Amino acid sequence: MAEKKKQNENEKPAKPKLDKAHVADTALDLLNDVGLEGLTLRAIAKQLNVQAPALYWHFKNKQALLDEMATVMFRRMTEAGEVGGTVGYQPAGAWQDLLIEGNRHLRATLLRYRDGAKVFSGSRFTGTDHGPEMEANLRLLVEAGFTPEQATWASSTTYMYTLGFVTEEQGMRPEPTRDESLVDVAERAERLADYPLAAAAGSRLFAAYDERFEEGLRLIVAGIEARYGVG
Amino acid sequence: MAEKKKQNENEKPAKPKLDKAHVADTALDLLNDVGLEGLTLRAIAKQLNVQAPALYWHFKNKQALLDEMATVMFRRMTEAGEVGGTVGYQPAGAWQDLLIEGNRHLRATLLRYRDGAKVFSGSRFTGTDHGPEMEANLRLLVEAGFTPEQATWASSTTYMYTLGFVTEEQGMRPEPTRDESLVDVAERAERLADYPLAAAAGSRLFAAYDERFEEGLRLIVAGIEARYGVG
DNA sequence: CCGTCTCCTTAACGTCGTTAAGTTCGCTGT
DNA sequence: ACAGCGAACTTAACGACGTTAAGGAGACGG
Repeated sequence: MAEKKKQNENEKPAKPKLDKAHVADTALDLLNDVGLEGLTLRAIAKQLNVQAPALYWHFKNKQALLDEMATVMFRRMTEAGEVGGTVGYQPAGAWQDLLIEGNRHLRATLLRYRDGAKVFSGSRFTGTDHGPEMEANLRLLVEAGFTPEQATWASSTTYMYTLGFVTEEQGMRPEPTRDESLVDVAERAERLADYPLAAAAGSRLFAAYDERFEEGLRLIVAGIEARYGVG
Repeated sequence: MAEKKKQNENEKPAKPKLDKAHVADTALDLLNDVGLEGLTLRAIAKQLNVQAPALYWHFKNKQALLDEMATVMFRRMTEAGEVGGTVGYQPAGAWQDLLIEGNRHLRATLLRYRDGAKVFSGSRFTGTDHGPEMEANLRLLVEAGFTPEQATWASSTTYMYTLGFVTEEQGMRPEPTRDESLVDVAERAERLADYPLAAAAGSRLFAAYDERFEEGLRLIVAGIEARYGVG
C-alpha cells in the first residue's frame, strides 16, 4: 500500500485536482469549439474527466462559472502587457493612444473567444482584479487634464462602443477562425433593392469590421478632444 | 372566394385565432413580467390559452419568434413618429438632431422592455421594414454633406454605442419599472477602497444613466463634426 | 358526404441546470 | 496504527426546457 501515488501506467492520464482557474480555463477553450449555447456543464465536465455535479463544489452555479471566465478574460487582457496594464508605464502617445490602444486590445481579447462579448458583458468580475487597471486608466486621463467626471465619461463611452460593436460583430460571424458571414450579403442586397443607400451600407457593414471599428474609435476620440478641449 | 371569414363570434370569450403579430405582442408583454430567461414557450402559450407546440405552427422555432419580437420593437420605434421615420420629413435641427434624437428614441424603445437590448441585438429583422427607415436616415446625412461612407460610419458608431450602453444598463438593473440597482454600490466601494478614482467612477457609473448616455452621444456627435467637417 | 387543409392537442424525447445523498480519499489527532 | 473528519467527488434523480411526432376537431370546396 506504499506506492500508490502517481504510477499506475495504463490508467487515466491525469487527475490534477480541479480548481476554479483550471475549470474556467477549460471552459474558455471549450467555448471556442462549441459556442455559448453549446457550453453546457456536462460538456465542460467531460472535458475535465469529471461528472457535471462536481462543478458545483467549485462554483455555486453556472453564472458563477461564467463570471470567473469573464474575470480570466479580463486578466488575460491586462496581463498581455497592454497600455495602462502595468501601473506607472507611460505610453509615448498621449491619452488618445491610451483609449485607442486599450479598446483595440479589448476588442482583440473579446474576439479571441467565440461569443466572447456576450460572455463578458453578461457577467461581472469576481474579485478586485479590475481595480488597478481601471485606476491606472482614469489617473492617466486625469493627469492629461480631464476632470474625474470627464475621464469617467470618456472611458465609459469608448467601452460601451467597443462592447456593442463586438457583440454585433460576433453575432454576425460567431466563429473566431472562419471568415464567412452568417448573413447572405447578396440575398440581403436583393431584398433591399429599393433602398440603394441602405443596401450599399450593408456591404460596407458586413465586411471590413476592423476598419469600421477603428473609424468609430477615432470618431469618439475626436469628440472627446473637441468637447473637453484637451489636445 | 371566401367571404365568410369572421362571422359567429358570440361563442367562447376568446378564440381570436393566433397569428404571428398577436403571438409576438403577447410575448413582448410577458417579457416585461418574467424577463428573457423566464420567457419560455410554455409561458407564452399559457398566456395565449394554447399549448406550447401550437406556436410551432406559426414559427419555425423560438429564435424566429424572437426575431419577430425584435421586428415589432423596431416597428414600434419608428412608427412612434420619430425623426426620419416618415420619409420626407425634414427635422428643424440639422443632422445632429437626427442622430441624437434617433438614438435617444432607440434607447427609450429598448428600455420599454425588460432585456430589450439583448432581445434586439440577438435577433435579426424578419422583413424589409427597416429598409425605409435606414434609407431615410442615411439620405438625410448624405444631403447634409456626408459621403455615403461617412454616413454609414456615423450612424453605425452611434448605433453600436447605444446598443452597448443599453445592454449594460439593463444588465445592471433589468427591471424597467423598478429603480434599484443589482449592484450594491456601497459594498462595491468598500471592495475598491484602495482605488479612489475607480470607486468614485463607480458611483457615477451606476447612477444617472440618462445623463451618461446623453454625454456619450454628444461626444460621438462632436467627433463626427470634427472629423468629417460638417457643421 | 367525403376528403383536404388549417390549426391545434396530447404525448413524448432528449438535454439542460441543479439538488440530494452517498462514496472515496487523504489528512489529523491521539 | 487507527478512528474520525472534511474535502472532493460520484450516482441518481427532479423539474423545466425546446422540439418532434402523431392525431383530432372544424371549416371549406367539389
